[in-house]
Amino acid sequence: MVTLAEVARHAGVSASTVSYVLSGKRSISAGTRERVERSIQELGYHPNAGARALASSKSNVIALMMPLRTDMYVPVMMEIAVAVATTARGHGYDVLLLTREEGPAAVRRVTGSGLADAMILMDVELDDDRLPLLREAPQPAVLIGLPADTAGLTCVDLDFVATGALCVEHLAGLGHRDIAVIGEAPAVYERHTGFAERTLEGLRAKARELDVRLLHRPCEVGYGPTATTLARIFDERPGTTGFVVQNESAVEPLLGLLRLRGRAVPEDVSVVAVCSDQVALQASVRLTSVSLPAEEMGRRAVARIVAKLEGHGADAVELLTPKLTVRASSGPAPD
Amino acid sequence: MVTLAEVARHAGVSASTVSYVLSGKRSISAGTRERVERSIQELGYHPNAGARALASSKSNVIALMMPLRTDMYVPVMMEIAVAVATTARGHGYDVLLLTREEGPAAVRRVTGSGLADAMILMDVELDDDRLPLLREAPQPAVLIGLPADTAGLTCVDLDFVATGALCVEHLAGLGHRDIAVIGEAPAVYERHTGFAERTLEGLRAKARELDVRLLHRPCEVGYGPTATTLARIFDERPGTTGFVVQNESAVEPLLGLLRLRGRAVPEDVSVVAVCSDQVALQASVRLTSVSLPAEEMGRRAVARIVAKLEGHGADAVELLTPKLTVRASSGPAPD
DNA sequence: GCATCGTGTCGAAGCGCTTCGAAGGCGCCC
DNA sequence: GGGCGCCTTCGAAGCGCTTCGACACGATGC
Repeated sequence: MVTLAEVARHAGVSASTVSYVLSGKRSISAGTRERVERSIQELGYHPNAGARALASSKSNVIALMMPLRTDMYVPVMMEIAVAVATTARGHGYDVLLLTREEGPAAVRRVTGSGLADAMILMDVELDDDRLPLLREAPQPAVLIGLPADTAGLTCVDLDFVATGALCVEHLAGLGHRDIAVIGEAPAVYERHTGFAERTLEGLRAKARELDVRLLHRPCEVGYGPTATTLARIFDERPGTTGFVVQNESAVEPLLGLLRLRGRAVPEDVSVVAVCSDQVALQASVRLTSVSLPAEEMGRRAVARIVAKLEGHGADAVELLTPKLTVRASSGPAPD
Repeated sequence: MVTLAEVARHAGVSASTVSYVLSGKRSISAGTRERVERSIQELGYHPNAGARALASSKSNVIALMMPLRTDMYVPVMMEIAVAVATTARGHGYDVLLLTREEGPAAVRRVTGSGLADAMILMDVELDDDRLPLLREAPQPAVLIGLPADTAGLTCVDLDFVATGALCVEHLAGLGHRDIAVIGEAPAVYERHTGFAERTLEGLRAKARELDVRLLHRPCEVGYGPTATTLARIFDERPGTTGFVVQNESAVEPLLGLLRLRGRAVPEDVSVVAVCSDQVALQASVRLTSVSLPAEEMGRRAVARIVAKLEGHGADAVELLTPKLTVRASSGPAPD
């Protein structure tokens, strides 16, 4: 391995000069700079990450804590991760992958060891067990999601309350009076995942306001469970004409099942999904949907982290405004 | 931040003693060990990662280079990542997430800077541009996937040639003479992704051997493209009774489309998929499938890397034997 | 009783980099 | 022409840890 010292010797300057060329923290004459840069090229020098971290107490790494569950739609998580990794790289940071399952221990490890300069946490629960540690950690953190108590935290999330309201508003506006919600898996509610509960809250509040009947049913991932859930819904409320699908993986099964029951979309039944645009466009019916801006959330989270690391940027809760796009799966309620 | 020196002072021993308690590399009397451990607890000490890396030239980090594409089924990638992260943690390693898109530059960065002790690469192309760097890197690497030339490399992958053969064999054994393959997106073939081409090779070889007609059609992700592909297939080969689905995301659309055309599965048409067991079980028909052992591949890759890092374990290509599970989507060909 | 050995502990020397204070050389002003 | 200040560069002191050689001490062998 080539070291700074070797580059310095090769270029005929001192080690500190090479360091300053690299960091740009002091002015270096054009001539010297060029000489040093040429030496770096010729020797194929790469600064040693460990040494750098030790000397500067900065690792240039951002930790990303990600859920590795399969009861929530994976591609969205993936898309966020992609955006985080790509954006972080653009700012000169690498990304350390932590599993949500490791819980607070991982937070302690990272904050204690200086492995990373900052953390981004996903899959936030309302009363998340990682929050206490986070609040007193020396490193900044950003949550993608919204816990119950956001004091002293920075969060980025879609406004899921507004999202729920938007869905009901759209369907009610089309004349639907009986709306069913195909929700997330029961386990998602049991652990009080913020986005699931908030969406429900928004749905219910708006339904009450517009005097629409709302039936919410959790739904496991898979065709079979979707079929069961749908059967129960039509059993309890045969007059249901509007569906809100919160669980992306239920979208295609639902459409297939409706076809099987002879219910045309959108003539007999309207469907609104909360999902990524990709899913909405690739489904068998082009879906009216509120899009899940996964990529944007990842980007914003990194932007906030970087701002904090650079000294500007205070704690804040940033809720993205949901946008509903009307496509081919929703229309006026039948008489 | 608490340092080693402070722990040493607190416990009334020298710094090196604390270090040896931590690493276990020299014997320490029970009494001293306990005293030191208590001090560590009380002070809440965590070794500094950078300092450790610098002194030992080991970072205890494994880099994982992952594709962030959306033209391949994402959950599988995710499942591999999960397995890698979890297994690595079990061995005391953290995982650094690199994007496939960064290409050779990322490899150079990691190997040059000592950011990671080893690398695991996914989404391997037959003539992958990262390989030359890898072969001369000081750090060990493991590929999940199989390039054309494996000299000097360690690879873990499903035996996709055998996988393809197995699918054809199963269908041919049931009497199907006209088999269609719903393949990956065209881009996947264009960049010569190993697994796609090898599967095809296996399919074709076995079809030739068993004198079965095989039609292969690439297929973009989504319901629409699947419909188009299916239409083309029935157009060109109306007598098709067997389907091999290589592209997991085409599974549910295909089943729906067949239903729509009035082709019963498995009475009129048999379907064999290459996919994770989860997908096979959650589909609207329980699928006969060759399972994609994502989790096992991740685990094995880490096992090999750790073995290499510990000194044992030579270069090798490890191909997992595919297993076909018969479920409800395949049956005897109609007369 | 002396040499021998092993066990447990310490001190010191780095690992490769950043960063601070200082110094050399130059032009410029009064 | 001496002093001042600026620009550029250097040297040295760490950052917190690992690791090697050395040392002290008690146990063992003859």
